[in-house]
Formats: sequence, structure tokens, C-alpha cells
Amino acid sequence: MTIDPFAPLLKRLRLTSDLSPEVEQSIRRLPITIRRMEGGQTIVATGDRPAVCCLIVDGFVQRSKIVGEGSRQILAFHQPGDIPDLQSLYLHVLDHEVTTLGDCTLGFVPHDPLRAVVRNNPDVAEALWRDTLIDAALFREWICNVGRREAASRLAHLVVEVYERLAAVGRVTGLSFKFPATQVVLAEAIGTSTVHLNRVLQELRTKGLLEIERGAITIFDLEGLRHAADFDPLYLHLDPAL
DNA sequence: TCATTAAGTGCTT
DNA sequence: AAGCACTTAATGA
Repeated sequence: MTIDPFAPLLKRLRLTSDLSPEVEQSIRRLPITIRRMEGGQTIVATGDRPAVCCLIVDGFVQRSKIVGEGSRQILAFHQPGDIPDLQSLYLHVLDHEVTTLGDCTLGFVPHDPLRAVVRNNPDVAEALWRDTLIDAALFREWICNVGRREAASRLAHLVVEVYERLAAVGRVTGLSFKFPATQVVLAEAIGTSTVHLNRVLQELRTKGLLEIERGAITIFDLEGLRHAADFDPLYLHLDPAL
């Protein structure tokens, strides 16, 4: 059973950048160590000085910060093909945590050869820079989400975002996908109490928009959910036509 | 882990 | 002043 750990990354980068075969080869030739991790494990923690970047091959991870006396804000979810700690390549001390959401297959790429590829290939540098800018666009949208939308819209927005990003790389069939987030995790992502998360989840359920259970999300009414979420996909920058 | 209730806080209108 | 969105605390499946 041979897997190509770079396939999800390349597929995603191709959405936003033209990659020549030579450029793809230079990425594929990077050394990578594949590791399997269970859910709830820390990949890198605040204060770490990693010497490797983490490429998600399969599964989901979350980036988070602990605020005050231990309450946690989830900042982003990442999916196969993402490099959640790409910033550690040039920002040497990590300012937040990266943890596995469910069981994951991860690929660890040493910084030195990755930096060398970036230096020698302006196209790779551009593709990764673009990727980082899109990451920042997602953070902007999350600020709007947590700061200005109501809780039901926030949850709907989160679900549509995850769906759209997975769909963009062909990782959903139909309107159902695996996403192992508990209600506690979802509440930490949208910045509400778990009680209120539970309430708005039921609201969306009752409206026939979605179902979230046992680590999977099923969307029943994508248009209705988009509307409830006030969702404009522009910030994802995934439409090659734009 | 998820669901529900009671009682309260503090914005917004 | 009233209504609403949300919280904390507690309880039980």
C-alpha cells in the first residue's frame, strides 16, 4: 500500500497556483516522515521551536490558544493537504497549539530542505505565500464570525466553510463528510458555551439544515445553510475563475 | 458525550 | 423598560 503523502497538498496548491512538473517534482522529492496520531494529541505546543513542518495527509487538526484560566479558543481547523504550522518555517517560536481533532496521518517535513526548495524555486515560494495569505483571509472571516454573527449563523458558517474547503479538493461525496468534532470543540470554535452551542445546533437541526453526530456532519439543505450563515465564498479564494 | 432546565446577566431597542 | 441572546450551574440519560 503506497500512499503519496504530497498528493493532497499538490491538489490544493493547483487550485490557486500553476505548478510546473518540475516544481511538483521538487516538492515530491522533499524528505517526509509519516506518522499516525490519535485524536486529542498535541502536535506542537506554544513556545515550541519546531525543526519540521507538519503536512496533513489524512484527518483533521485544530489550531488553538488558551485564554485566561484555561478556556480555549479554536482558531482554525485544517484538513488533508494543509500545513497548519507552515509559519514555523520563518517564525521560529510557536505562539499557539496544534492538536489532532481525530485520528490523523501526518507527514513531517524538515525545515532545512523545505527552506532550500523555497529559495531555489520562486514558484514554490509564491504558491506557499499565496497559501499563507488565504490562511489569513480565513482568520479575518473567523473574526467577523465570532465577533458579529449570532451563534446559529456562526455554527452554520463553520460547517459551510469546512464543507466548501473539503469539496474543493474532492474530499466529500454528496453532502455528508466525516468531521470528528464534539459539541465542546464546536463551542470552542464559535466562542459560545456548550449549552448554547447545543441549543443552536438543535435550531439548525429542527430547520432541516443539517445533522451533526458521531463525528460526521450531514448537510440537508446547503442553500438554506449558506443563507443562515451569511456565507460568501470569496474569502476562501478557491475559485480559479477569479 | 449530549441534552435539558432554572435562574440570572447584560446588551439592544 | 422589555425582550433577547447568552451564561453558569446543576442534573440526568
